[in-house]
Parts: sequence; structure tokens; C-alpha cells
Amino acid sequence: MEESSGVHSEEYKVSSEKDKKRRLKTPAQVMALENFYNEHKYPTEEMKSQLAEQIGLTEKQISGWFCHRRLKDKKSLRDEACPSGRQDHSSGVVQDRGSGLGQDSCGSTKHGDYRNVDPREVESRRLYHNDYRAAGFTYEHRSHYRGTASCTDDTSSESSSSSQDRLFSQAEDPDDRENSRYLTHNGIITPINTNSAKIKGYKPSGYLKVKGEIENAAITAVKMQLGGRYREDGPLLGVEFHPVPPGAFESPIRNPVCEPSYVGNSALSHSPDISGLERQPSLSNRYEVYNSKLSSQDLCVEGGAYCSSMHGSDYQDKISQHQLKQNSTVLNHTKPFSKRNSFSDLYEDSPREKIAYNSKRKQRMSGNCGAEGSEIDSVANGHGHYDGKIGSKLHDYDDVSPNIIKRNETFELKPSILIRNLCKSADKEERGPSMRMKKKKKVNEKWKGIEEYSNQVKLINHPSNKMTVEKRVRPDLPKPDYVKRAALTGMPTWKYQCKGLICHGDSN
DNA sequence: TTGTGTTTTATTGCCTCC
DNA sequence: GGAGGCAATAAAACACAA
Repeated sequence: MEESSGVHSEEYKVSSEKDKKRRLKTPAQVMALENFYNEHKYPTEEMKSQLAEQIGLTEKQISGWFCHRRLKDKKSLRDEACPSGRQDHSSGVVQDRGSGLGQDSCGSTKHGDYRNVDPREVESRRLYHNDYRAAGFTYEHRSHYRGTASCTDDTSSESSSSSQDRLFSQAEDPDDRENSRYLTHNGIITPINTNSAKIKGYKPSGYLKVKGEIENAAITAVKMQLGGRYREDGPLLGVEFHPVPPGAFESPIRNPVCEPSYVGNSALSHSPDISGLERQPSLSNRYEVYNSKLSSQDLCVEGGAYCSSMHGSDYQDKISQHQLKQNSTVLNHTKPFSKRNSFSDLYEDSPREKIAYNSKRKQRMSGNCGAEGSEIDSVANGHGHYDGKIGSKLHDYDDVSPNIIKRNETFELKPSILIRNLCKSADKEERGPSMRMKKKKKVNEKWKGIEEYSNQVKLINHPSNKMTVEKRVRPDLPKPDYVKRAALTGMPTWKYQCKGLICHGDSN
């Protein structure tokens, strides 16, 4: 497993070094990077090194990728914050939606006077704090960085879109599934070296420091209005809230079947209301962009409670469908799966992976559910009636994320239903014969191609594997909070996680 | 099939911090 | 001065429309 991926990685590395041509990173690599980025926007050198080794890239490439990724994030935020091109320069950075927290620690944050908060810290805290809270753990999130007192109470840091993005990405990122080596089943990445960050001693700097007091005051006011239990990772301030689903405050959307899917990702998924407010499309630019890139359908596949693009009645529809799905055993994941669990294997030794990747991209580019919707619509004529074809597609949809995959065991009806509901009208209107059929055929081929991979992913995310990973937690080691977090997520160490997870999957 | 636009990757230069 | 990061740029890869 590790070996195979290593081999592929080496091959990739060698080949990429051979030809100086720009070489696209494999989807698996991108996924790994994305997921790691979700966790660490500023990985330490050691992290980079290990990550590079793990995914078969050079540290240079890793650094470059992270750099560009941050730029991308920043740009996305900027675009989102100032869609009309107008930018709030008052703070020098793009304002975080709702929280006023800047997204990135780019150039503007480098200017001395405000260096009180390290964006890296903020980013980590945003996520970690959320994790703790969501998971119900009592770990106090103390910064392992120096001189961060000024921002420790910065709840806004947790409400940043970036945080949400990361949360979502981890939870739903279509790529997560493939990064098992870097993630637990829940999508949390274990620090490569928990000491590195500590040793490094991030100093406060970044965008928080430029956050104006006025902003803070406004944020605080809104928080007070929202009450003590407002979701910091909820919708943007000033952004319309989605209707609260029925019973949202009575009992979180939990069902015994789905819960296991959160086993590993206590941080992300134990947040009961994560499905509601957090999933608003406007919340997270990155989440939006990233997910939309991979698949516009991915969101829907996740089912009502998890569909980020859901609005109002749609949300309720999804809930009902969610419940319906729970009772549905139309599809299962008992398909035989191959032993190819290395994501490198999964992607690099076959054009099929690229097809899958491209298909996602294509879906993203298409930006509508027309083709796919009609496709599924044509296949699933009724609720719960699948002819296998849709099943495979759904499995492929499951491809979107470990969590999705996990949930998928109970949500499989949803994609078709959801897509049908969402796209029926449009589909009827523009059910163009030729073009659509062409696309349909094309997509079918792609779906077929990636089905195997989907099954493999399911294996990796099999509950049994999850449980096993959990048992591997070694809470006895003295760790900084940074490490504690890893323990919480069931992954004492980076390598441990990687090997434990995948190898176990292999052993199965 | 081709042209165009977008995205991704790689490179380079500059800045800041240690 | 070295390391790390950001920004700008170029170029390749890709998707899509004509």
C-alpha cells in the first residue's frame, strides 16, 4: 500500500523532474494537498517534507503549491468580499465575512505594527477550536504559539469563512476520500510533526491584527444578538440566514446510522448544527469554489442535511429524503473492492482516475444539473428504483468525500431524488436531445470508469476501518494542545495515521 | 477541429523575520 | 544571509463553444 503509493510517487517525482514541463498534480495529490491545506495553511518544513514524501512531490512543489493555494484562497475571498471589484481597504486586508477576519496572511499583513496575531495561528485555531467545541471536548484550546493572547478570544477567527471552508472541506471535500493517508476517516489531518509547529513558535501576525475595533464591536454586537450559542462558523453577518430546519434546535440531525460517519471526525461532524447554517453557500468562498470545482452534484449527494447549497424548502426536502434514505436499503456498499487502496494507485496508474477527476471538473464547469440531472432522472424513474446504473453513479457520487461515503450508506436515494427535484424543471425545459445524450454517454463512460475507485474508497472508509483507527489513539503521550487535537481525531502522529488507516484498509 | 477563456503549475523577485 | 512567504508572470493543461 504505502509501497505502491510510494512507487507511484517516486515515479511521479522522477518523471516530473525529468520533464521540466509543467505537470499537473494527480487528483490524489491535489486532494492530499487540499486536505492538508485545510488543516495547515502554513505547514512547517517538516510537514512539507513528509507530505512531499507521502505524495511523491518535492518540497519545493509542496511549498509552491501551498503558496499558490493561499493566494487562491485570498483571491477567492477578495472576489467574494468585493464582487464588484470594490475592496475594503480600510483594514488592508480582505475582510472576513461576518467576523471581519482576514483570510490570509498575505502581503498586507506583514507590516509590523499589527503583528499581533499570526494568521497561521488563527487558521489553526479557527479550526481546532471549532473542533473541540463541536466534539464536546473540554480541551482548552491554548495557543502553542507565542504571544497570542490578543487573539485567543477572537471568536471571529473561528467564524472565518476559511474555517468553514476547511471544516467543510474536511467533512465533505470530495477529495477527502482519497487522502486517507493523510486523514483519518473523518478527514482531519494529523500533524506530521506535532512539535514542529511548536518549535517553530509562530509569532502573532496576520490579518487579525488589522481587524478594526469597529468590526470587532459589530461582531460582538451581532454575537450578542444571536445569543451565546450562536454559531461562529455560521452564516455571514449580514447574510440572510437559511430557515432553520424543523427540529433543528430540538435535536440535531442525528441518526444512529449516520453518526458513525462522524466517529473519526469528532471535530467536524459532531457539531450538530453544522448541517444547517454552516452549509450555506455564501459562507465560504473556498468551500464554494472548491466543491463546485469538483462537482456541483457532490453537494447534493450528501443529502439534505449536508447539502451546502440547499436553501429553504430544499433543505427540508433533503431532510425528508434523508429520513427516507435511512430506511432505504436499495443500495449498499457490499460490492467487492479491490485491494488498491493507495491513492497513488488509484489515480496514477490509470487514465480512469483522470477521467473521474475530469468528469468532476466537467460537472463543475457545466455548472448546472442539466445533463447530470436528466441523466439521473432518466435512470431513476421513481423513488428508490435503481437499475444499477444509477447505483454506480451514486457510488461515484459517493466519491465525493469520506463523510459522504459514510453517510452514503443511508443517503443513497438522495442524489437522484435531490437532483431530480432540483433539476426537473430545468431538465424538462431544456432536455435537448443530441447534446444531452452526447454528454450523457460521455458521463456514463466516466462513471463506469471511476466506479472501481469509488468502491475502493468505500473500503477505506469502511466503518470497521474507522473503528480500528479510533482504537489506535494513544492519548497517553504528553502532547501540546496541537497534539491533543490529533489525539482527539484518533491520530497520534502523522505517519501513524497514514499507515494505520490505509494499511488497515489493505489488510481488509 | 480550432480558438478562446479558465485553471493550475512553475518560476522569479521582493519583502520580512530570525 | 538564509528561510519562508507573497505577488506577479508565464506557460501548460484543460474545458467549452463555434
